[in-house]
Amino acid sequence: MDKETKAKFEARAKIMKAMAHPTRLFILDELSKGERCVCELTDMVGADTSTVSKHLSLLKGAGIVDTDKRGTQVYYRLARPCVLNFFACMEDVLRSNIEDQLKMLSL
Amino acid sequence: MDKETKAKFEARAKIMKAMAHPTRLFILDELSKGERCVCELTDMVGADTSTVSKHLSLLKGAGIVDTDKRGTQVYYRLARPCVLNFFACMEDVLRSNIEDQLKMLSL
DNA sequence: TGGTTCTTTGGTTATTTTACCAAATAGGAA
DNA sequence: TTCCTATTTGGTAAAATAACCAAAGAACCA
Repeated sequence: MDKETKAKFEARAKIMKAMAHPTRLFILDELSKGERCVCELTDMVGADTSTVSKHLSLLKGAGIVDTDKRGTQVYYRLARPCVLNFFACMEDVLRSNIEDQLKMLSL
Repeated sequence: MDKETKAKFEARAKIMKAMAHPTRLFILDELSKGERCVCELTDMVGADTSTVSKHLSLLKGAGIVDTDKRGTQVYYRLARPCVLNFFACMEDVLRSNIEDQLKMLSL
């Protein structure tokens, strides 16, 4: 894998990594319904505010979400809604994994 | 986030994590062209065989790829081609990140 | 059987990620 | 200004990842 190719896939991996965490997937799912402020997301996630804030800045750093500061609150929203397409595929993978497990059992 | 919701997003995160590595994205891209044995992928990636083998077993554990053993070689192929859809979205995110950077410069 | 190649597994170390706490910053409101 | 709430940042410890080497397994061939 040459340098250029490596850089190309590293850039893509950064985006995938930004999504590859249960809390961050939950946040993206929530943002698919509309913008949310950090405090709302913090309540829903049930973790420390600083933890949620760091998850959000990771998503922002990857270019997946955008922010809008209104007063003292910061609202986050999806910048690239295409990431929601990932969910359908994840369901597909999970479904087929379960099917495989069922096949194993009936052997 | 209740227990059930957490489990749901953890299962999805496992799939995303399995993809969230430059080498594994490269492998998926290569497998999109057809099946490949471990040795072929090892040559292309340029890492230790054991390293590549571990990347592959992670992908397999997530249900993203399948294997076919023929003689002494193990061929890997995509089990769920829908993961290829992710690439288009990653390009989209990267493109828009670059646009944002350009905007910054002309301010 | 012994030797060779392909692949996986175990072990170790270095790096990265994550969570929380504490403290800093920012914007309003009193 | 001072207080209060919302958010981010810095620091630290624990856990997860990743790379390589060495060794074990598997399948083939001589």
